[in-house]
Amino acid sequence: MKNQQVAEILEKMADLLEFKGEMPFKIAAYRKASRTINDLTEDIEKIWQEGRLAEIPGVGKSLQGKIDQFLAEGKIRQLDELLEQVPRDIFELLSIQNFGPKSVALAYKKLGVETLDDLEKVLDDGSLATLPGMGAKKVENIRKGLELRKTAGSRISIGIALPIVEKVISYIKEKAGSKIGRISPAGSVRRSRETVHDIDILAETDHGGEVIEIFTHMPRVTQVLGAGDTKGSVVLDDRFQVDLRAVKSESYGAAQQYFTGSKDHNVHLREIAKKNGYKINEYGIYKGEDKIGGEDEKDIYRLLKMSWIPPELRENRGEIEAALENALPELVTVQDIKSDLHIHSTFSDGQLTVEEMAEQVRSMGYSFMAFCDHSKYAVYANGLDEKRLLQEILEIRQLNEKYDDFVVLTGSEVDILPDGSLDFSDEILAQLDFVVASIHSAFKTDPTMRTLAAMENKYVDVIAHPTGRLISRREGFSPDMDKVIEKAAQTGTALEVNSYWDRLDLSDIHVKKAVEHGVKISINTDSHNPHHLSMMALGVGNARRGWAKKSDVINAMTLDELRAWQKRSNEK
DNA sequence: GCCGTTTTCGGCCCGACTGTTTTCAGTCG
Repeated sequence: MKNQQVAEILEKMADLLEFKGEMPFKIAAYRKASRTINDLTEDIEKIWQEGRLAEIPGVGKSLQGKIDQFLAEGKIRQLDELLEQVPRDIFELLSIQNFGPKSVALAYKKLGVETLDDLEKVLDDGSLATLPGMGAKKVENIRKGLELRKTAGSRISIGIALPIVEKVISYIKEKAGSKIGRISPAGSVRRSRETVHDIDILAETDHGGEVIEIFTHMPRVTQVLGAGDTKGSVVLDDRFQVDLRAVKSESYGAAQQYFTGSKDHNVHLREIAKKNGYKINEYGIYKGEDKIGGEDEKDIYRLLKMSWIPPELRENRGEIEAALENALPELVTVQDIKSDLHIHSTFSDGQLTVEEMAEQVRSMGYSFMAFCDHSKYAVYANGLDEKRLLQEILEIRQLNEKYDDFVVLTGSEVDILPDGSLDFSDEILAQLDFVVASIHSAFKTDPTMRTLAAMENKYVDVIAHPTGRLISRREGFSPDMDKVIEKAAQTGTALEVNSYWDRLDLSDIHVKKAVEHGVKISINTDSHNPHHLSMMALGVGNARRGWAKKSDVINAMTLDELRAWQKRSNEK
């Protein structure tokens, strides 16, 4: 899949054109096409080979030509030409807050600023401040932007962001008391994106200035980027940017809609509003001069004659069209989840014994679970050989006698070996209630073939963390997901959404593609200690972003339904 | 650069904030 590469290249071209001062709408066209291609569930190379590039919304004659060039020759001539006319570190420079394309161009032209080091120099020696339009404050803001980039450059994982959101909200609630009403996350946190750039929080209040004051004086604030009556912006621990917006009750819903985004979703929504004689902004929805809604977010969608759209879907990936036809999927919810089917114990590398961990899982309110400890090939994870696996089975059977409201399934996270075979024989696997299979080694040794081979086994219920990515650390082993999904559909194997914050594997796009092909999803926490169990919400958020319905998710099944679904049940 | 049940040309979402401005450009979300 070269979708991401094509998207990145178009985004880069947009940056370069912006630097060169091209028409804003032209630049927007590149960015829009970039995002559309990044979000496609179909392989762009396949679309290209079949001559269907023109079918991609936002891709016209000119962009078709460029994409064609990239896929045929591996590069775009115009991009190479553009790169010769700009500062060496153009993309890094443009990523600095308060240092936009006009300022970068000015610094480049007048002072020869090509790199981040160059920028630091002209900040320090005062030469940047001598340029036209560069006053002391502006220069200072650029310096702040540069510093922020050093410490807070990369995106924040959702699993890191959510606890911060909770802490900030409870702090403000405590200090502001009755001065605030509703308060909630907005932005990409509310949309449950796997990583976020900054953290947006919205508060309902008539005392904006005071609430912002409380916010900017929180503990752990290391920098105040801005503070007014409606907006405050701070950096926590030199790392996390958090924005708080304070709005009045009558606009809370409109502000929630507006600040939740995504930008593309909002743009499309406002286009539709405009066509129908409405106007939407962060204060409300208007018909002519009259404000006709905005206190509740649902007002806006209702007045535009569409269903309310869950935040996780708001990426302009077809959700608005679906909402207009009242055809949005009924997304899986945390309440639908009846089991966690990938849990570790001290038999392999978990921190609690089978009994202790089972108690913790039971306290989550589920009706059943499966222990899937590592198999012997995973030596580093204290993987079980056949003998110890049989011990674990025995221990779980004894444990089950204690419960009448909870069932513990025996299972394994069996390694898919470099040759595509499994780490346990069928005779062993047949004794287990549930099997997840996964790759933990030799990432470069044909991961696609190995995954496909594993799915052919009738005892393999789920492929765990199918791409092996770690969001903050590595890309994963990039199996051909088209083939994996096809085989999963054909064999009736489920694909996992691993809920651990650094995995979230499958990604949202892959989930969407899988459910489009009728593949079942298994949302598991892969918990190694009780703290991991609450990450189920992240996995469910990711599945929702992939348009997964309750009926797509095997963890929403009852135990009887799960047993009926398993491949081994269908063999006579 | 894209797009069209008003248009093949002339539109393209909307607003806030900041700073350096004498009426507005740049940046951001």
